[in-house]
Amino acid sequence: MPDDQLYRLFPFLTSLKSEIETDRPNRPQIARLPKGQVIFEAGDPCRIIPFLLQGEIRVFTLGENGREMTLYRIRPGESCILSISSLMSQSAIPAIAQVEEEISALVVPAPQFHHWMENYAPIRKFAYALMTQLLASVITTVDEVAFRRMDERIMELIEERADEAGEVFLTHQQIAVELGSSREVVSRILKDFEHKGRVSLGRGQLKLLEP
Amino acid sequence: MPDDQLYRLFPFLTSLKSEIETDRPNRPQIARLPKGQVIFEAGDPCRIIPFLLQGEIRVFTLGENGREMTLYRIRPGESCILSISSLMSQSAIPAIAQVEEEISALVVPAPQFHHWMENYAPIRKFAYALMTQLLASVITTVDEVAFRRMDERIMELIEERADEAGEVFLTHQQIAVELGSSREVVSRILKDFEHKGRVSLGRGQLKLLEP
DNA sequence: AGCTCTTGGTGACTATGTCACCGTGAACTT
DNA sequence: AAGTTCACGGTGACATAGTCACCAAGAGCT
Repeated sequence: MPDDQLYRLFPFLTSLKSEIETDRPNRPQIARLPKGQVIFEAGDPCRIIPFLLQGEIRVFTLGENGREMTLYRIRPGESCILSISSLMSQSAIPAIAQVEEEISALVVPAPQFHHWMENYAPIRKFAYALMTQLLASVITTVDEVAFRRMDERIMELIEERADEAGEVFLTHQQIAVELGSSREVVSRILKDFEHKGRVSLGRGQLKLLEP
Repeated sequence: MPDDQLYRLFPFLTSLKSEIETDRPNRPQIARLPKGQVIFEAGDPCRIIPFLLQGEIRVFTLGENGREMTLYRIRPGESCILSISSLMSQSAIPAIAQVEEEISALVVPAPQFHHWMENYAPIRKFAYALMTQLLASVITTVDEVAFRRMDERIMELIEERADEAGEVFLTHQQIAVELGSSREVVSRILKDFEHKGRVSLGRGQLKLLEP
């Protein structure tokens, strides 16, 4: 069990070492959660707070029409701050958090976490910082959706996700869901990029070409 | 100076009464800020935290093209939580907070507020709750912008803002800015509502008709 | 009156989303 | 190997939304 990694990714937990490694029932445990596992859902009470060591959680909203849109991703060194929020106050957060790539995480029961928040300044600082970062990121998302052109947003996404060779392994559907658009629109815009010689397309993948 | 009102709107400040009413330099003051005053801007360091007694602050984003969109409003009993966030962490919040209707507020200098956050659990609770509420509201906004039809959103807005007689005193431009759209679109949709007999239009105002 | 500014109306065009339907390739079955 | 199924992508037709250019009416001012 990679305990050293835990304290490397979350230095502020060092001061909680004795609490974490105690032998009480309900103590925090390092656990694996499989792809597809829902961490948090719209009206949820939410009973656990995961601190990620490996893998990835995707946080997204679902429109009535079934379309969805990624709001945020949680990566190693971060925590599911939405869960934290939902249990610190009454407001239900209208989003879903789901494991996208199998995670290993320190799973802290909600009451335990509450106790930490009351008594340890470093963990409060961590939570605030993460929440602020999330807020900034969601506001940026509003901006993107409300004001930016789809072709720019798609190009930006594929540039971010490209490997060293310029290859991106995403289906058109996955891109659409990432940006809150629909598959047809993504297909058309990518086709246009291809005509302009900016990318080459393949099934389930595409490649950026130098301009 | 309406001190009683302060503690009525912000009960958790009662435990800070001696701090607030001390006579040190830089003590929190109740002040008026005029319409148009910017409380917080994109890259701002942000030196004050206002706790609103009267009036209204509007928080919005600005797109490159000059369009803007309201994210959130701050009303009596609330505080400019974005300011709080921006000074608790590095992430710059990409938004602007501006007084829309002259406010009177307890204006707390940032270092003072920091001190309170460190030492008083009730104020922490208040800040968390407000931040969560803001987060929920911004996520809802993403949802609206990404997935809902403009005509529905306009109708919803005017229903919210209508007085007892069903009258709404907003220009098309103001509605557009509220929803992150453009004036022409709002004009056309309102015209359509008028043709369908759902509203009657006037300069700078409109009225909901019963269906 | 004449001037200016705000507000709203409108046509033409572009961008984006929706619906329906099809073809292809990959994976699986038998 | 042949047949079946399904995910993936392409496309035309249409609906909705945003942009651009320009105009007209009213409100306030001198």
